[in-house]
Amino acid sequence: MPLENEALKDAGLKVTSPRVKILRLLQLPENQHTSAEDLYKKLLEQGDEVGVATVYRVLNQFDDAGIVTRHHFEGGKSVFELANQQHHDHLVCLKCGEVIEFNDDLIEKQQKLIAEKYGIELTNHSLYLYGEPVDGLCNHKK
Amino acid sequence: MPLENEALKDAGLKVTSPRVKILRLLQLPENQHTSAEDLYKKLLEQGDEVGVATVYRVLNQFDDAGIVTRHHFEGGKSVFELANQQHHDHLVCLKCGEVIEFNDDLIEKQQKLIAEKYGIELTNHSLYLYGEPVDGLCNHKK
DNA sequence: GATTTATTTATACCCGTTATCAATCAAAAT
DNA sequence: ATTTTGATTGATAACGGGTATAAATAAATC
Ligand SMILES: [Zn+2]
Ligand SMILES: [Zn+2]
Ligand SMILES: [Zn+2]
Ligand SMILES: [Zn+2]
Repeated sequence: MPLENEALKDAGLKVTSPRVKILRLLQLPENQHTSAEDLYKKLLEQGDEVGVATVYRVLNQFDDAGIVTRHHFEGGKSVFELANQQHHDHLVCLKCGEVIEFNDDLIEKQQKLIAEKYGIELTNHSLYLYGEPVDGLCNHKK
Repeated sequence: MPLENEALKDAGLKVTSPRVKILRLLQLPENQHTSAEDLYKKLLEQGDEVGVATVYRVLNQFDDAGIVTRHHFEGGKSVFELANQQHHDHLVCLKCGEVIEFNDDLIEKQQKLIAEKYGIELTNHSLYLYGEPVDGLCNHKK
């Protein structure tokens, strides 16, 4: 049995065609940080007829089930990525749009300390860094 | 001449009644982190007839001029605060909605280091911490 | 196989925000 | 001070991301 089906069942979701297809798309590296609308378009491109409402609904279910993480980059629309990976935050290049993932233990620890200081137990956080390449060349891309 | 007028002129904006009124509202401590809609309601409450489109437009102009900072807390709508204050980030209590401001030099420094590492010069960043009071009581409120 | 329940889909709708454009205003020019 | 002129306003229509509805379909249970 494919691993997608396992993930869905573990989350208490029935194995349906739209869910499997969306989950498969999310697993492609090129679809890290993808919006609902983009996923919808990709489904159409590859010939899969899924209603747009279903894409939004399924992504919400995935979010509730902890299968994906929702992000709010600047620009209004939500973007999603699979949650089964090490926690990381995001550095966005304003010139080319590339999203660089990073993880900094010091920052993470410091966040907990700050919350503690105010008697708050952290449930989640979002940290987005925005900037432009120092040489204007986006040479941070490989 | 009132200080609001100076701030507007310095920003290259004509001194008009809606702009002055919105700027005055933003200066009240109770209106830190307020949405366009909330500001619109407060204007109506105090008897000032300003169109809702004007509120959104003026806030965008203030943002462009660096008079206010725009934030995207969870919930979809933008919230604004005056920009003429020390940089800080935000800790939001998910129980009562209170917004606590904090500033952590270590985190700020670490962010610059991370960006540098990837050849990016930081233009801005957003850090939001979300959590619930450890004792369930929101006793972090005074 | 019949019944029940969950899921999908098209579509209408919602909400925050923006675009339009005629009317009005602020301030520069006279 | 009056005129001029470009900026600003505000009612309203429109927009985009996202959700609610409800009829149709599919999956699970009996
Ligand atoms: Zn983090
Ligand atoms: Zn990521
Ligand atoms: Zn900061
Ligand atoms: Zn603040």
